[in-house]
Amino acid sequence: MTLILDPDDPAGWREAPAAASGPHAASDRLTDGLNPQQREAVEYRGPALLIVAGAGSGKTRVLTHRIASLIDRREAWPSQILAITFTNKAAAEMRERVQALLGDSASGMWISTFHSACVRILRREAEAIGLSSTFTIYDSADTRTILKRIIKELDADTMGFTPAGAQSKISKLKNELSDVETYARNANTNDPHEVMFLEIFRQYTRRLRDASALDFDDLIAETVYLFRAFPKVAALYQRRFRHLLVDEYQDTNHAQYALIHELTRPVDPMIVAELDAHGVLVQGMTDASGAIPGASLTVVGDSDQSIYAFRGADIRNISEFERDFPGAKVVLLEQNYRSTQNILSAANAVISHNFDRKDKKLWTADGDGEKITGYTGYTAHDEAQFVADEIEVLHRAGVAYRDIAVFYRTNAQTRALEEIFVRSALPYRVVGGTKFYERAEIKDAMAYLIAVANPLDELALRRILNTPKRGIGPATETALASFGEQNALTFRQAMRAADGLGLGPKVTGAITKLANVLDEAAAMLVPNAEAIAAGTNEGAAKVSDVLAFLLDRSGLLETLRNSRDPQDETRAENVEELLAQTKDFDRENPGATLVDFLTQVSLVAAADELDDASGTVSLMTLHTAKGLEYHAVFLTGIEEGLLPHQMSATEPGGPAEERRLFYVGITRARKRLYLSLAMSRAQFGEVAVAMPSRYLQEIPEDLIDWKQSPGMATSRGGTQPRALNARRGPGQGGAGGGAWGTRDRDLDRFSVMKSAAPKAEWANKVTGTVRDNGDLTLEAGDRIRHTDFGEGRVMQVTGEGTKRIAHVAFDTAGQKKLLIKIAPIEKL
DNA sequence: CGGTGAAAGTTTTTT
DNA sequence: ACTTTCACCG
Repeated sequence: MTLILDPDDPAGWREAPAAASGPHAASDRLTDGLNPQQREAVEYRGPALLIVAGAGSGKTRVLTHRIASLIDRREAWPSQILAITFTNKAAAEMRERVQALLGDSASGMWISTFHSACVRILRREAEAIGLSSTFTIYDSADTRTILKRIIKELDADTMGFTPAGAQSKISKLKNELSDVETYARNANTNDPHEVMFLEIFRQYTRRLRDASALDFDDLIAETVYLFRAFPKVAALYQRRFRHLLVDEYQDTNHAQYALIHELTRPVDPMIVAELDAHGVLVQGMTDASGAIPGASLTVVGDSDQSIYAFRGADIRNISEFERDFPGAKVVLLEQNYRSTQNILSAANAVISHNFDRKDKKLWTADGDGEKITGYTGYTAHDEAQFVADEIEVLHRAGVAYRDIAVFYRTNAQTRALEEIFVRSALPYRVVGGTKFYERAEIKDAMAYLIAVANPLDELALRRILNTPKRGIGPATETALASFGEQNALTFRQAMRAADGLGLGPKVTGAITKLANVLDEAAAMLVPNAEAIAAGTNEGAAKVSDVLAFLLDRSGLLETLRNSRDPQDETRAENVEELLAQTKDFDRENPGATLVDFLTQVSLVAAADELDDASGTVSLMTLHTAKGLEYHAVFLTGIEEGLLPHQMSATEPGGPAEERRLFYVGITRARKRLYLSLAMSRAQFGEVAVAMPSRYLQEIPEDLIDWKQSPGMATSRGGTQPRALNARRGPGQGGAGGGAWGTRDRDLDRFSVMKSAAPKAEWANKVTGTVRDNGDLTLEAGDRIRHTDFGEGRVMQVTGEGTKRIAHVAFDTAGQKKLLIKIAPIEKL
């Protein structure tokens, strides 16, 4: 019998399993079915490993098998593993897969995003850096609100400062690990603009500190500062995590890179001795010199999928990995197990136009598959109708809605898609976009919870001060703030002392009442004495009980329910939904605290809300789509100005990054890929002419089957199919001067067409029209007329009440499903 | 202090 | 086109 010590297992000692299921049998099980490169990536052992994993090359499989093999062969305890993923959902999935491979709970592993891991470390070590362990995490909107106030107070807007501008500059600096003081040292004090920015940055930093709050960028940067300033604290984590694995390494920024370096640093013999003296187990972990060697580092990434430069991601982190970590092993995964060869060929062709990259070609052994389908609509609605129709065709052919996704470059593009999807009775879900937690009423309810959890958070307090309306206006708010300042009180303390402010009795009463409600809620959260001693949360009220109490006593829910604004009904429902979510949280996380709940909410990513079980089509941005895959993928709005986006044109490396975005989108598809665009697109209410994206020309002509090519769509009557990549004549074939010639020329062509074509020529375009049909009843056999599709016969009616759906065979437009309640139809 | 109407800005991607 | 913010009056 072998006993192996897990230094961080609370039980201390564990019995190692008998040899029968020991290392050898396990290693076979964990590498069976892997290709030689994948196997090498699982089995290599050394200080640094870079896995260059093309899209769909099985990198998640390699990562999970690598972790499982480390644990299974007794090379590491679960608690010695730190794996960083891009989303919480990916983390949960990875944990599940590792546990399935091990057939055992692998608790103690840290598998999380950079942000979650840092929050966990920071809450634990908060005191060291003078932060409350209940610190609030500010999102972009919170950050903007604060900057807006600062800019207004400093009159900085007259110098051209905007909250958004300052926000992005501060974020960039923090991602480069430059704090206010570092910035101040290098600032040019002769430049009034720079002096003003410094002042904004200073005040911003001070306000967050006063509120015991951190923004997203601080989470990473503060952890790095913590480790640098307190080597002994760092040593605890350096000693604990023996294996660090980082996914999506191409999208790490400088701060994250620095964090990885801190975590993989060896522990100096002197500090090892100190740890030993403090009873931290170091025995058997040191090398000959008495140091604990640095943790092994595995990074996985694909520079062709780097799409977060705007967030500070530095592609050099991956391209220069071998220089950063001399002696690093590099494994290349090029065989694709996801897509058909046609899809891969298109992806390869597009990405090969990015220069300055290592050549890498995805290939599959699974055959060409079907051609890519292309479509050019007249308008965004026309394009959306194409997408809806094709989804129905797929669905009738047996493809589940959940296996279909629609991608787009900007969130604004969802509008036309949603309008058509609703009308077509197509079940869909928008992933990300205006998130649930960003709704005003949810932020209000959350602010109550935050104010209870972190009494220092002035932003949350000010938010709820007059929500719901209780007669506390801006004047009173300012009075409270200055009263607090004069008497060295926090805003919350000032509220408690409102009696001495000499305000009107009504206002004073309202403030005192709110302060009491918050105090009472805070009291509910205190665990009982024994629990405090034991460090548990026993006796504290559940999150849902606290929220229910706050909603009731503040009157927030009641006000929404009694309002005569019809939208408030939905808002009340949303708040009730939040309450239901806290109940779920309490059930799923017994013993978890309010702060745990707030942390989880702060760090949910768009991709985290994906519900695999839902039978709906998923709509999302190309950024959100990273790391996902679907049977069928629709890439919409493949137009100049949208993809590549207008805003990227001036940024260095912009067009190349946009191309990678396109590449990411293409490679999400397993079997079917659809590319679509519109000839005109509404922006700011104005309709503008749109042009096919330059990236479309980069796909070999024979891979795309155009249902309606850009050439066909240019003239209404001219159905002359013109091949997309056809050369138009001599002198047009040069690099960059492809099928559409120069941009100006095309603009001319379109504008001529537009003025020459009267409105009637666009008659067949699909609009987003809806109408309220009341309780119009239809039955099979009825003939109807549709604004966009003309006349047709009802074949079948399904569904109930407002969700009744007519299945109609149109005389010319084909078969469609329509939501009877709102479709623009009339019975003939 | 709160409600109404005008005015302005909005749309690049996100933890 | 649509939402959010500002200015003024009751």
